[in-house]
Amino acid sequence: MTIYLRAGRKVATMSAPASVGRKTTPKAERTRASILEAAELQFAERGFSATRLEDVAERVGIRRASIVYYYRDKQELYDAVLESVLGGLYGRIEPALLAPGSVWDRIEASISAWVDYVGSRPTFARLLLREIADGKPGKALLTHSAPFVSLAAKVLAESKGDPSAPHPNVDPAHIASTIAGATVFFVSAMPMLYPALGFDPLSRDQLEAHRSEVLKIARRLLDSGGPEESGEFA
Amino acid sequence: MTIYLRAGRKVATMSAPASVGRKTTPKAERTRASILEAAELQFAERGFSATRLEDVAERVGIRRASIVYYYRDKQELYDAVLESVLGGLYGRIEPALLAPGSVWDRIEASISAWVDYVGSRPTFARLLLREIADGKPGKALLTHSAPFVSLAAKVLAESKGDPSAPHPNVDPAHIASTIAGATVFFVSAMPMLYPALGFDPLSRDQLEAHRSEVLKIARRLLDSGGPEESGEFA
DNA sequence: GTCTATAACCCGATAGAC
DNA sequence: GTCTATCGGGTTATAGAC
Repeated sequence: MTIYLRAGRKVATMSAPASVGRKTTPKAERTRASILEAAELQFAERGFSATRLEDVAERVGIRRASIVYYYRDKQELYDAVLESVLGGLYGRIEPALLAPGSVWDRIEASISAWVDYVGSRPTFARLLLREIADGKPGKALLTHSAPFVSLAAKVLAESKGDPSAPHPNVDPAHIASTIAGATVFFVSAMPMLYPALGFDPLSRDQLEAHRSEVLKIARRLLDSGGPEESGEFA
Repeated sequence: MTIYLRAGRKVATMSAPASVGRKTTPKAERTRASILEAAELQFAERGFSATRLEDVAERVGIRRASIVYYYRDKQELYDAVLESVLGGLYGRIEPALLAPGSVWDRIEASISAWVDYVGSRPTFARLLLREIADGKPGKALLTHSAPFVSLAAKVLAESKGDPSAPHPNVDPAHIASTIAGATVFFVSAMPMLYPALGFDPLSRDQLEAHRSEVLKIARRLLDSGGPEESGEFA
């Protein structure tokens, strides 16, 4: 009777939550938020298929079955987590990149915002790592990254006629990928390289050091033929 | 579904049981290698808990139960994959870094070897991404990375008294992490950013471009206080 | 809203035939 | 060496009481 369809899921990015149409009480909203938060931790730590809804429920302090009152199934919960995390990032990048000021300054500000965000939301790095790792043609990350690329396209087009704007001879996507990989690895891989627990990339000092490194790299990549360069590497 | 009726084939085999000595037949070694290869693909693509031994077996052309003849369980198979992949990397990095020549040249050669390796073994990037993502105190990646860190320590100690050697004011591990993240993201994330399938980071041109970028970055990071710098970012 | 109970069912592991 | 068959743990999703 029940048909078990494993591949037939539709893209759930904008799909209505399980509780749609219900009157939402403050308490319900709180529970929903708790579930989302617990799921974020769990998915980041173990990945999609290794996290058990049981653990998420336990963290919240409810029973597994209660989760489906808020989220239809595991996949929808995961999608909600992804949207929350990526949406949070966009909410920081967009204003930095669209603020008044020179293109150059805005790019630096958005890179700085990126570092801050990764540093302030420890789950993010791992979630992104996993999403990249199982990136496939039809995957959700692609949808979620669309706003970022169109944002980048916008700034790129705008700086076309601006002589003072960066004019990289490298693909901007390549630059973004490099920076993203560098800070995500910094945050996630470094603690592992130091078996002694003395290293915390999320500490203020370490994060500042990384921010400055990344900004240096970005400057070079963005303007590899610019006046500050000796040109010997070009 | 598959019917087992190939009994006539085994008349000529003089196969010795696995329990007798360490002597292994060529055929067994081939099967073992096939399993390892199939597992590498599958683990890279889906991660540990999402890959089914069934799929590995199917790719090899055998039945699930036959896998355990070679690998006790799923975890042992995964460990073998990790060792193979990380061992392969070490086999390329070590000679490059220990070759005759200046420290500087050897570092560049090993970075170049790194890029080549990631480019030539498409499973590697994803496997590493996943390992970093679920890095935990007791995880295997730590063990496997030990040779790399002691190798780095060796070169580092050696260059201590060499004035012509790099003298970064950044943690070398930070540099390594940055480079690793950058190329792994380049290989894995870029194809996703380009929904049109036109982008292949593993193509010769793209890989060369990336190598040159990474080398530039490494030069800056390795010698950020050096004579070539204006010092304004220090 | 949250719970208990249970159905449905993958999947890894084992036993043993050939 | 590779197979068939089966067992059993573990997890998702559902039904329905409170």
